[in-house]
Amino acid sequence: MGLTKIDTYSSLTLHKAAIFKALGHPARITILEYISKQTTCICGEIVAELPLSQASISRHLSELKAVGLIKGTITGTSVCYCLNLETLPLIIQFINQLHLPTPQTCCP
Amino acid sequence: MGLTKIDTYSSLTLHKAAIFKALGHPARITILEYISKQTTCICGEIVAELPLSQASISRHLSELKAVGLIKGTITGTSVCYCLNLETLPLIIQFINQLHLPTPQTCCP
DNA sequence: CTTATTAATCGTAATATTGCGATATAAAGA
DNA sequence: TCTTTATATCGCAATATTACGATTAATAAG
Repeated sequence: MGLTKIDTYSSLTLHKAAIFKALGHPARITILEYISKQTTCICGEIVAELPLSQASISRHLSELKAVGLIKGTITGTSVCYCLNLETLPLIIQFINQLHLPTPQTCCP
Repeated sequence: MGLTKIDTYSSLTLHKAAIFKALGHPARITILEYISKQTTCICGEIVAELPLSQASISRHLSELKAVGLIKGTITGTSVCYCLNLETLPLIIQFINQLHLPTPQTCCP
């Protein structure tokens, strides 16, 4: 995150920012959409789907998992990932909470 | 964005990622919520509100403007910012488009 | 015209992210 | 047990982000 004055923000603000930051990379957007497209859960097929190394995919998956956007379940030697339903509503809530301007209240 | 293989993603995916990335910083979350809280539009009062320098605030504002999350209007020597209604729906759309798993379709 | 005022931009140092090869870990199968 | 398979983690190099002081640009006020 570069030189961020992290201690000056509320933990809620930091949490929201962390979720959005996790979504702020094309590989992670692609991974998330790929996971959601499958009716059954996914494991390392993502490595075959994206032009990234296994190490990089694993890193992206753990970032998505760290902020609670996906869940992973170990099944034998492979890991099954699926969307985590608990975190997505926070994003909707953030958007809905914003007080949208009308042409009258907005800038001249 | 580090070493990103930017040319391997669709422009739509890159666009979504850019919007989320702009939201992926606590200062920009704070700025966005502050702007939305005012009934009238805001200028450099944000500098007084956040513990960041004028240069840093200006940079954050231009990032939010670059992805279309806010609009700025020059009024004399100051600049009035307000939310841009056109970009927020893209975020809602991204979330809604995700096919959410049920306990049956998800991991064991 | 000169001086404030406001915001954007430049240059730079500190830090974070990204991606990969190599390696480690852990379960499954021979 | 030894090997295969699948995933995570480490270490590194390349690049991006963040923040700030200093400077610039542009309008307003005197």
